[in-house]
Amino acid sequence: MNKKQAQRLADTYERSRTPLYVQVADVLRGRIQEGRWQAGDKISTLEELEKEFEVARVTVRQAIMLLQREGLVQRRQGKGTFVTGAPPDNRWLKLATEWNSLIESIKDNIPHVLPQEGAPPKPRLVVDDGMPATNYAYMKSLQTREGEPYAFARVHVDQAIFDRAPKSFLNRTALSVLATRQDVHIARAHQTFVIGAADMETAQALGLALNAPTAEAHCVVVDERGVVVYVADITYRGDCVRFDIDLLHAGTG
Amino acid sequence: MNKKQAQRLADTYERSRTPLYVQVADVLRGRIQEGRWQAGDKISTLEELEKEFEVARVTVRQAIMLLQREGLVQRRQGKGTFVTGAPPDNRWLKLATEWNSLIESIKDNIPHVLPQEGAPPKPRLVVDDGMPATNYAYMKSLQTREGEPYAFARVHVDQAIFDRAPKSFLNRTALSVLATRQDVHIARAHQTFVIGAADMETAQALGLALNAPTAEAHCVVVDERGVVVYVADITYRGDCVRFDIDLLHAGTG
DNA sequence: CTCAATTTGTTCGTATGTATG
DNA sequence: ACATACATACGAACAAATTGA
Repeated sequence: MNKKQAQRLADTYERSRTPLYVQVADVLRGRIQEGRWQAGDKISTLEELEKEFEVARVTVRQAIMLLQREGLVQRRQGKGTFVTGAPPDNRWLKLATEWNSLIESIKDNIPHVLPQEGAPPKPRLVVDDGMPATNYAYMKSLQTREGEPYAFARVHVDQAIFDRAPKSFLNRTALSVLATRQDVHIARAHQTFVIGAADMETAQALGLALNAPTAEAHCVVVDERGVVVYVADITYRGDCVRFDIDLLHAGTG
Repeated sequence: MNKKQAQRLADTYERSRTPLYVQVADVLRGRIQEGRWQAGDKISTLEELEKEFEVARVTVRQAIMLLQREGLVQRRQGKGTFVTGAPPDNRWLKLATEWNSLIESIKDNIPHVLPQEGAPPKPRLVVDDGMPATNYAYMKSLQTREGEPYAFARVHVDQAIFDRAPKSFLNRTALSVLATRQDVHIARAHQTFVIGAADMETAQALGLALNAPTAEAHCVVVDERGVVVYVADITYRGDCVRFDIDLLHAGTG
């Protein structure tokens, strides 16, 4: 049984190249997070952990020191290592799966517009999406909460529409501006999400590690003429988002 | 500008502890994946990459060697490094956001049941979910595609219901069995998704690196008595899933 | 109070991996 | 290819604090 587990850790090490002590810390942190070890509990001894993960004592200690610096555990010589608290669950951002709730959730958001250097990229479109507009206005912006950025948006808006209210589009989220304008009639709106990894620009913008997990939204809005009036790529921190889906009454959440 | 970027990479290095050459390789792989460098293209020279990432030449070479071993690039002395192919996009699994499409998508799936050692865990429930059943049958299983596992399910089914057709529940996905049984009347079904990281058991089951990004589904089904008859925690490989959401006609996709 | 068992803390030497110039 | 520095990981031994017999 232990042999198996040893091989596991070696395998996963080969697959990730993450230092062993970081991996061990991640596993232990997970056990605290899921409540298997509660505040006040004594966690396994160094010796047990050594055997479980088949790593050296020093490696286990490095892992536990990481957790200690995070304030999750406290170590006491001769007694053991004790859980002092659980990492907070930060999945506060419920991603919307329906138009009205989406607009509702972003209507008061204030985007922090970032400067765009160089030529703006073309919007990522597939033929299915609709007819591209002749020109697009391009904006990069951050969404923040309590000063902390959590989403990085790259938005294309039909230039003709943008020019009618440029200030609105810079002060509010572009989508909520579109939704409230009488001169735009939205016929289709489609969104996809995938799990991605932070590239350099995103990592810098959101204060994440390069390659940290993200949720990548790709949103396309088409008006009644069949013209794509809005294309957005929005990258969310992976550790703050969640989907809540009512399977039987979808569209109300 | 370069100074900024240098600091960026140092920052992200501090945040992740992933070796620099792996991070550089990740960025370059990303550029190939998103099509910025297409098959046949010559990528930046070592010198350009050195300057861009502010790392030593050897570090860049280590990164490119990784990509070469993956079959993404080919190096030719005196000429440069050329893209030979893009990593395939594997987001083939469209996660359902509505009951009928969910059942449709899993009705022909065959779960590979895994042995359960030790006492089965209690289902993770919050008071809101409903009244727990007196007993639950517990099953762990893998979903595979072309022999490769992509999802790891831990399922609780009301023991009373399970006992009426134990074989069905082991040969087919529990949810589709529930959906087709006349003696079960489903009143509510709720699902949440978060982005998680593979723990040891999951990494082993899905052949992932420890801590690799995953999509974690938590699904709760309640019958007309208000009893929770089904609770599932399903962990998907993060690199194969996607959500497709029609915002204006939610519930049809 | 002493002794032994348990548990974390510390140190050494060695080997390998990572990164620089 | 080389010299250098630092991080990671191992195994083993020993030290120090705690507990209970």
